[in-house]
Amino acid sequence: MKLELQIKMNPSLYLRDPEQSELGKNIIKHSIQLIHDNGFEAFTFKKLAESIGTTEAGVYRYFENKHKLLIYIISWYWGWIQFQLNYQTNNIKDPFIKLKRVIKLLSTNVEDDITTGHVDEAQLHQILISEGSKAYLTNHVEEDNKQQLFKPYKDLCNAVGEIILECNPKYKYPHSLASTIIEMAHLQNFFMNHLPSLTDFSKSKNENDIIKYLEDLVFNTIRI
Amino acid sequence: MKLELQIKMNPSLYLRDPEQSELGKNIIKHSIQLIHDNGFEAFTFKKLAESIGTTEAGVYRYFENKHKLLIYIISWYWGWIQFQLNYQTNNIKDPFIKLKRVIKLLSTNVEDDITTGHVDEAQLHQILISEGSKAYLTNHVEEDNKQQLFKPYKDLCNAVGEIILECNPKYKYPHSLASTIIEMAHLQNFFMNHLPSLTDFSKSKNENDIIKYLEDLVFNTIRI
DNA sequence: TTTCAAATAATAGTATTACTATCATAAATA
DNA sequence: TATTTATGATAGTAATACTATTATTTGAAA
Repeated sequence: MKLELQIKMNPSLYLRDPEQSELGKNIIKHSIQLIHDNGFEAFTFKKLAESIGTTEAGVYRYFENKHKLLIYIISWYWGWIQFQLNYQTNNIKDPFIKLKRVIKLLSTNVEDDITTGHVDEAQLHQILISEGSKAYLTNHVEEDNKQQLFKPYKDLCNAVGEIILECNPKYKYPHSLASTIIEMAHLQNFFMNHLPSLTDFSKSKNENDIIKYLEDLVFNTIRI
Repeated sequence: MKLELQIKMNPSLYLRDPEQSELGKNIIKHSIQLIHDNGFEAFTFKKLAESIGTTEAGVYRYFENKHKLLIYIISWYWGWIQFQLNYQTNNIKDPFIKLKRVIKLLSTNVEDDITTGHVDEAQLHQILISEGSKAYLTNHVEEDNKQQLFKPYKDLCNAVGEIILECNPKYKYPHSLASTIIEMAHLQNFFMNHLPSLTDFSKSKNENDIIKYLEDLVFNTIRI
């Protein structure tokens, strides 16, 4: 029996569920490829349609606009990370070890997960690093938020916050520290590769150094 | 005698120096206003020209495109912050107090500085919060970086890194911690106001809580 | 005071983007 | 077999991100 991981998405993100058709899956697959290769600004529905072999109108039947599609794939990524987090920290009792796992999970460039046919997680991780914050840095954040479009991100942040509180129940800023870990795991990676003098990893360019930095930051902060 | 603060800008950012003419100053002034009010995505040279009372072509004589203009005003902001930093930490010997000043300076919504006629620093601070990272989150970061367009940001990061090292000469990640402070001072503010459940300041919505969070984070991390 | 260069204004035009609309056809389903 | 449903093909629009041209104004040097 073949196991397939399905991540439930907020229907407000799409007009027609892309998981339910070949065309839909192709839209997701090629979007990830194109955004990864050329960045979100250069990404258009016309180029996407050409790359799939369909028409612009065909894509518009699935997604209202490219911003919704971006939030879709980003939400998918956070849902997948949440699943990995639950899976990897299952049966671990020590919250400090759990938190280490979280930091590693967020900082490591994952390999493509074969249980998710049309999604390349490695490319998605790169997209999150370069484009992730563009999902919410808009002047319509609040409306998007009201429609719960950022729920997977907030759920993850809450879950990480819970682990932080397990480490130190008296720590006063679990959510802020969680969002700091999540954002910095990505941003320090971006800086390391593109603006290295903003980091201390310019020589190694090694993810493990980011992990060490974040562990040092987090565990010194929450130690009792 | 009237003192006017002039910040020297990288000439690669503009085609004609906006400081040298009334039209140029108006371009800066109205850009800040418009980007502040409607966000960078909605900002166009046509709207800008209309708001000034000139033509689109007039704006294009000063700036190659709106992205360069964004980097211009952001660089201006970092230059101004650097000046404030030097000014405010001048004569302070204790590096811990210096670092506190830095955190406060970065986290506080400044008031308009009257020594800079056509620039509204309060609006600029808001722009940095919502649009700051869009300056470098592009697929042409590296070319932009080669042209030194991010120098003011990197200089500031270095200066903060120096203060961190004064506090603890053995701390291993001064640049990464500096960029974390700078970015988080802005991002936690954005989250606090737009996605509050990602922070622990949703009730107060008070900048001072961000300052406390960052101080706690930083001083626990660098203490010997 | 004239003259000459530089800055600006006015206008037009192009390719691309971000959509919306319509109609025909193919595939799935009742 | 009839009929819904998804897709394909094509067209069209308003806005964006520019470039180009020419005329007019301004201000500084000769």
